[in-house]
Amino acid sequence: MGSAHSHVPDVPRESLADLTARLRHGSRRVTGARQAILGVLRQERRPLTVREIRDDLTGTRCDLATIYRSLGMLTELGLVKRFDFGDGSARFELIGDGGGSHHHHHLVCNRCTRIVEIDECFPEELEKSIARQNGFQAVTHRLEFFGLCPECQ
Amino acid sequence: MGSAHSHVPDVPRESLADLTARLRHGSRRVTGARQAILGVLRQERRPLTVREIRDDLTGTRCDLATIYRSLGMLTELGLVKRFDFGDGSARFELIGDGGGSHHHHHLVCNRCTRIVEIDECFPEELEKSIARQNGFQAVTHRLEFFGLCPECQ
DNA sequence: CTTTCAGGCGCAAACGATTTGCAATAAGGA
DNA sequence: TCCTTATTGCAAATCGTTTGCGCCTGAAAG
Repeated sequence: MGSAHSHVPDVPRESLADLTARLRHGSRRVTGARQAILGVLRQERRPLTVREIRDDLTGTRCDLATIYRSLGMLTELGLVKRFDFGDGSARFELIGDGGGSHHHHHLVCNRCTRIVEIDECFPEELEKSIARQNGFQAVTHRLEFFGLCPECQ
Repeated sequence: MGSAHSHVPDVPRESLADLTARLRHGSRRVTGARQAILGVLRQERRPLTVREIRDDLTGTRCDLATIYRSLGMLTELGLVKRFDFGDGSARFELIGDGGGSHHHHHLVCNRCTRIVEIDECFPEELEKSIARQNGFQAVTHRLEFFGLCPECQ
C-alpha cells in the first residue's frame, strides 16, 4: 500500500499537472472546470457529493451539469471512483495513479456522516469461492461500513 | 442457517396469515394492499423494486405511493429489508421471522441483473476490529457482489 | 349488524438528484 | 491567428420517491 511516499499518508497523491496530463492522455481537453474539480478532489481526500464539490470550488463557478458530466468522464478514464452510501446522492473520490490506494472502503457515521477510509477488504479467497460456486465471472464487491463515530455516541 | 425446514430452501418462509399477524401485532391495519404486497414478496424471494412489486400484483391494483408507504412501514416493523444495488432504485425483500435468513447479501449480474442470495458474510472479528480501531460503535455493513452470471458471459 | 373514526388509499403535485437538448464558448492543433 | 469540435451554461426533462389532501375502509365498540 501507499505511493512513493510510504510514510506520509497526508500528502496529496498526485500533482494537478500529473492529473491534467492523464486527462490529455485520455484525449480530453484540459478545461478550467475540470482542473478546478480535480483540484477540489485532490485536496479533500474523501468521497464528495456533487454539491460539496461545487461549494468547494474557489473562484471558478461551475454548473452542476458540468460537474456531473466531468465526473462521469473522469470515472470512465479511471481518475475518479464513484461511491454510494445509500443516502440518495453519489459521492466521488479521486483515486491515485500507480498501484497504491486504488481499492478501499469507508466507515460512515450514521449521524454526522463523517467518513473514515478503511483498508481492510473482503477476503479475496472467499470472493473467488463465491464466484466459483455460482459460476459468475469478473466478480467485484461494494462494501461500506456504518456506525456511530466517537463524537456522535 | 435456515428455518425449521432445514432441507427445503424453496418453501416460503412464512404463511400470509403469520405475516398479517405480525402486522396486527405492530398495531397496523391488515389492508388489501398490504396483503397483496406481502403476497408478492413472499413468492419472489429476492429483492424487488417498487415497480416490480406493482407489476406482480395480481388482481389488486395499487398506487405506487401506497407501495412506497407500505414498504416503509414494513421495513420499520422489521418484516422487510431494503437493499441498494446502486442502480438508482431501491429493492425490498421479505425477511423471515425467527432467527434464520435474516442477514445475507447478494451477487448481482451486471448484465441481466439476475440475483443470487449469498450467505457468506464479512468476517465478524474483522468488523469488530475496524469498529474498535476507529472508535465507532454499532457498526454494520452493506455488502453486495457484482459480476457476470453464467448465461451472460 | 351498524356506527364510528383514525389509519389508509388514490391522485396529483412536489422534490431532489441526475440527465439531456441546444446555442454560445473556448481548447488546442493547423 | 484561424478553424474545428469538444465543452459549458442554462433550462427543461427524467426518474425515483415523498407528501398533501379529501375520500374510503378496517376493526373496535355498541
